[in-house]
Amino acid sequence: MKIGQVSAASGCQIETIRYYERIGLLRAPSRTETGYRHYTCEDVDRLRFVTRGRALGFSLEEIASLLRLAEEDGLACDDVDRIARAHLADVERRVVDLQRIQAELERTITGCKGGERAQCSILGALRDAG
Amino acid sequence: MKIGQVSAASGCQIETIRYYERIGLLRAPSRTETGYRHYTCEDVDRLRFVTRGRALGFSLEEIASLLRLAEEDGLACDDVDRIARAHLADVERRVVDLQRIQAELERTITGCKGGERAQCSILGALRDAG
DNA sequence: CCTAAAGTCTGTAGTCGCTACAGGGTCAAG
DNA sequence: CTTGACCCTGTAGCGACTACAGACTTTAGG
Repeated sequence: MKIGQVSAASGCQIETIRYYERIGLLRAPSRTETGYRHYTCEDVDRLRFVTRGRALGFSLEEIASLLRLAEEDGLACDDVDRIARAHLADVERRVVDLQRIQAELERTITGCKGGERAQCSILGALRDAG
Repeated sequence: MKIGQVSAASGCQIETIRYYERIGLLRAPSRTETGYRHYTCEDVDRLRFVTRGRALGFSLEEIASLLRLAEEDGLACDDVDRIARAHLADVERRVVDLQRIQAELERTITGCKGGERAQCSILGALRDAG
């Protein structure tokens, strides 16, 4: 499989695949005589593992850990669990933060009745510490 | 006021203040004879406007627009409202995305009973497209 | 008055996760 | 045999900082 086909099969852009290889997240595939990358099904699986992890918001570093754990034999999944829980806690924090921002924006926008700048509550909210 | 005091007063790091100046978000302050930056209260207000905007998740570009609008005279605040609403829509999208991720992580973690890797539902969820 | 520490300066490079080139080589179809 | 699609490497850019190095200035204490 050439990189373009892998890209189509995974939904991951060609440059991104090469980037993952460059940073050592994906191992370098074999090459054709003329230097084209040649991928196996396992390579594609690994890439899909990565893209799926990204969709769940894991960092590439976390994914690298998970990949290593996934490819070791017969080890306890406590480490996997720990990574996932830490990540979940992080996601929860971000949700709360964003919701706070959301509420504050809604409140501020509602206060804005249009018209002159002097009455604009959005600019007011930004000017006054809150 | 020197930059360190501005930093303390605003909670914004010194390097960040200089960065904002470098990218043209904050105008360059006057200098002492020996080249130290010298800030006025208005400069500090502007910086607080920026940090407050950042806390609400506005991009620096959005904040630059808001700053311009805030400092023009007697203009309608429709533009301000438009920027804030667009930003709110963006925040809402991100909340939904993160909540989806959160739910999926919770589901996946709950499925993990510890023990051997072969039964680990987290790795399974990452391996299988979902 | 001298010294040491703390503060400030510029400029550059690093972070993360890509993305977008430039400038070349290779392959498949007509 | 040419055209166009594909692939290669290497580098630079994004946003929003952060972290130095290496030099200078100010301030406080002895």
